[in-house]
Amino acid sequence: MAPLLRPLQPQSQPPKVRCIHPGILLPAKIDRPVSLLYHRSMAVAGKSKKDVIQEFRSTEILEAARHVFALRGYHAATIDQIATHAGVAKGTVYLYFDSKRDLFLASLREGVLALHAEVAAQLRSAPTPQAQLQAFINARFDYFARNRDFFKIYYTEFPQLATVTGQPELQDLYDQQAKLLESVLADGIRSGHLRSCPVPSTARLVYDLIRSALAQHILNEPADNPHPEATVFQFIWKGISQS
Amino acid sequence: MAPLLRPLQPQSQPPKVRCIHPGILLPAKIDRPVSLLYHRSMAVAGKSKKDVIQEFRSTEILEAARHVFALRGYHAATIDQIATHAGVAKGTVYLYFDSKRDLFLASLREGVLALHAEVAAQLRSAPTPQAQLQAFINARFDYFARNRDFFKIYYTEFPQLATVTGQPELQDLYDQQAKLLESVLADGIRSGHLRSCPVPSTARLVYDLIRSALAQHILNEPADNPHPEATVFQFIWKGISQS
Amino acid sequence: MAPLLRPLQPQSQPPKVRCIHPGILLPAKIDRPVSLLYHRSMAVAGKSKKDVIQEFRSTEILEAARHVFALRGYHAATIDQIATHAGVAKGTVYLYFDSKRDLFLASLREGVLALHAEVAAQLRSAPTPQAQLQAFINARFDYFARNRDFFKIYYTEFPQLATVTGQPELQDLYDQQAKLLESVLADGIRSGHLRSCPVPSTARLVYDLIRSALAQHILNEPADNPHPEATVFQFIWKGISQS
Amino acid sequence: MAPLLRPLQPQSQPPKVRCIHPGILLPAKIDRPVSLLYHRSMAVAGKSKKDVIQEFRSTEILEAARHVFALRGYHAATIDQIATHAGVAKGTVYLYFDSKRDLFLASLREGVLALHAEVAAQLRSAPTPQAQLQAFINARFDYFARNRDFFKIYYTEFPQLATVTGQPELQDLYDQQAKLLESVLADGIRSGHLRSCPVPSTARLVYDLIRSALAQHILNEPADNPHPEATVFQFIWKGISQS
DNA sequence: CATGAATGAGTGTTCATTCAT
DNA sequence: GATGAATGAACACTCATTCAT
Repeated sequence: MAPLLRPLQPQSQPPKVRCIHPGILLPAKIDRPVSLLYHRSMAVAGKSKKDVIQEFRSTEILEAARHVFALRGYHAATIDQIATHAGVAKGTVYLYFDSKRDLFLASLREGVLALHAEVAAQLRSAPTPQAQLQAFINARFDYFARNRDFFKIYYTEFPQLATVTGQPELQDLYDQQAKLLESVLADGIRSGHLRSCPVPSTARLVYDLIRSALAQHILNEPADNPHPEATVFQFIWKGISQS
Repeated sequence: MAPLLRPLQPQSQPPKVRCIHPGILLPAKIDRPVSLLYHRSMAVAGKSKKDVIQEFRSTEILEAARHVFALRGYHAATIDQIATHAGVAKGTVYLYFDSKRDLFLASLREGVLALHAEVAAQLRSAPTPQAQLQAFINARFDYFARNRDFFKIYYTEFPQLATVTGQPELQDLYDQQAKLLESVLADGIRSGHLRSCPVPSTARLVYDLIRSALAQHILNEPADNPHPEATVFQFIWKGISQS
Repeated sequence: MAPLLRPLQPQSQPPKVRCIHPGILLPAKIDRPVSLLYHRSMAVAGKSKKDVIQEFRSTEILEAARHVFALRGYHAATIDQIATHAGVAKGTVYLYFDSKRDLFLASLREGVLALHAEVAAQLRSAPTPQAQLQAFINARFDYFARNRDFFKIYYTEFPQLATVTGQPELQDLYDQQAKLLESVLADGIRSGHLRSCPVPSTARLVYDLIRSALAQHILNEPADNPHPEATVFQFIWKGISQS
Repeated sequence: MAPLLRPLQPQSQPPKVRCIHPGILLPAKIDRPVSLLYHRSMAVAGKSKKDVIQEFRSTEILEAARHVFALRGYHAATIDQIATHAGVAKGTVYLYFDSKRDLFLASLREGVLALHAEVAAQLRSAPTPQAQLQAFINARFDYFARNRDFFKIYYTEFPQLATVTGQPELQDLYDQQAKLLESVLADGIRSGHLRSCPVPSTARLVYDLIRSALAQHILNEPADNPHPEATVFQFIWKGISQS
């Protein structure tokens, strides 16, 4: 189980001068799964007032970006709209992010990391593969219900950018999430709860299935299915469980 | 079963002079399932040399568009690139398509229709729900293996445009395909081969699952899984079959 | 009086190969004022069937041009619209006119020449300066009432092109018409009916005044003045007559 | 008399951020006729440095626009030429004006308003209808002698745009000016100085007559008439005065 | 001669990014 | 640091003109 709980490694970014928001990346080699927010407050403890303001601005802009990107799509969104939404001037955005692309990636990254942290925390307290799969599904449904804007860009813009532009970082972000599932699957197969299968591709399949169910649930209001979590769990469980 | 076999029908477009390619096809009361290609060859029989040239140009441009859109993404692709790739001048593109968006939609549409036709044809010769599901999966894997560019835009641009821009036509294009599966599920449940389930959302789930498996297969070269069709079929079949 | 009756001299065009419509230019040195149409039929007498067809096409296109130019303005009008309106293909227009500009000028020219001919004919039968002024005004009101499209381009496009583009030919076309009035004024002053005044500028003034009155009459439907010809005559006559 | 003296009022535009120049002015109940320029200097008193710079840029661009529009005509003029002439980049033009059309209208509008203000001021100090007519003529000759570029677009582009394009604002701009004359005529007829006549159409006639005289004077250098103001005044006065 | 498909130069407009204040 | 005016590269789209058939 342990591997699950390892937080995502921060990409070893060459320390770019103007990147002031390293807080969104989780420190490596920490055994206790800690939420992103926890980390942050820790960090804040050692920060000057200036740093606090900076982080505040950065978060504000990130949120505005998420909202506007979700609303208009990456290309149609303009820096001006985001700045206005964040209550800052256009130039200010560039004090915190190198480019529009960078801002977009940061907003994706932050969302994915927070999601990852929550999911990992839930997984940790689940004793069996069945409970883990349920936890995985429920945590994601929970998180995205609270972060619909994020889901929209995660769902609609991610594949576009990840595939078309050779952005390995983006692919990593994606893969990291499937890795959590791979652990569940591998552990379950080892323990005999799950039937043998090609782990990576099955994990990806399960992952995408959950993603699709989320899309139906989050993006289309009129759901014919009041408990999509249960349905999707059933579906997956039939597909992977022993017996 | 019958409904499955109905091919998509071309919308009865008011015959716009410059629009050579038929729009999205809607089901209609035609018993003999005919492929789009069949239809076309029929039509060609009555065409003058001029018409042939026009269709040729149009196809040329459509193919170039598909390629460039797949390569750069919708927004990054320029009409100039497409024109150059098609071996025509920029203005020529506008003789055949009203706008960049129109060109994009046309390339999606044509691809989806051809896919739909092939899938429907395969479904028709499958006697049982199991065989139908296999046919559905195999036909799609076959088609996209032969049309990788198309898969790329289908996979990466579709959600973006369908969700962000309120393009009902696009959503229709998407839905039409899930309808084929709904028929399979509904028939299977009725005949007792499949267990009862909420048909539309399950169909969508299965559809998306296949789509995701395709993405793994088509977009990522190094597959750990030599027979993704089989894996995905197994997975789904466990999820929906009786017992 | 005699000078009045001299028709406009054709501009000594270098005989451009593709200019098939020289008929719209009046021959010089003809004492009897002849209408443009009369001239044409004369000319036609010596023409082959081909020539007749050509002239017919040319006239058709010219009329279509006048209509479309009047409707959309010079710049917004397209050759395609004109061709369609004339019932020919776009390329055909270029068989008869060198360029869009050429077509525009030709349509202006033809209209002005016909107008000139009619006005000159009326002037000829007017015995006194007063009658001549009345004839001048009435002939113009008559002509433009029958040729509203022409008036529109004459009024709205002429100044633009005549002033902005250094098109001497256009200026000539304009000046020729004021010359008719100059003759009336000069004769009237010589005979003592009119008070002395700077002839060219007064002629131009009177000319423009009539043009303005026409604009009110032709372009604005709701006229508060049922007899603009009378009003404008009175106005001018007070301005130029003796005592 | 009073109505004459009312200056045009700025339309109470919803304060669009980027619109610095007031729109067409409509008459209102202000007794002291104040010139637009006077108004401006007042305003400047309360302006920050930034505002001054903005107004400067705006004026600069407006002047460049006037010049280029006068030189090439509306359609042939390009934003690039105007920007270059104003010493700014193309994009900058769009910071101050929404579109080419907007820029053109603004330059027309500003010129017309300044003209209107000057004319109204002159009219105010003229005691009799005769003096008013003289003031009207002289003020216009003065103004346009100082603003030749403006006259060119006023004269050559106005009719084209006002007639062809259904731009009511443009027609208003035109009409506002004739209204000044209508007041003069109406007052004169009431006081018995002028003979009875249909006021609106006569005003328009007189207005157009002056406009034509100006065109001769401003656009054609070689004038045979050293004092066109006097000539045109005489001409009009004979046409409208009693006896 | 007539056609109309093909061309490609030309332009209004947008918007990410910079930088002087 | 924060601002927002200025920039100019980029791009969709138009349309007069040509020319092969």
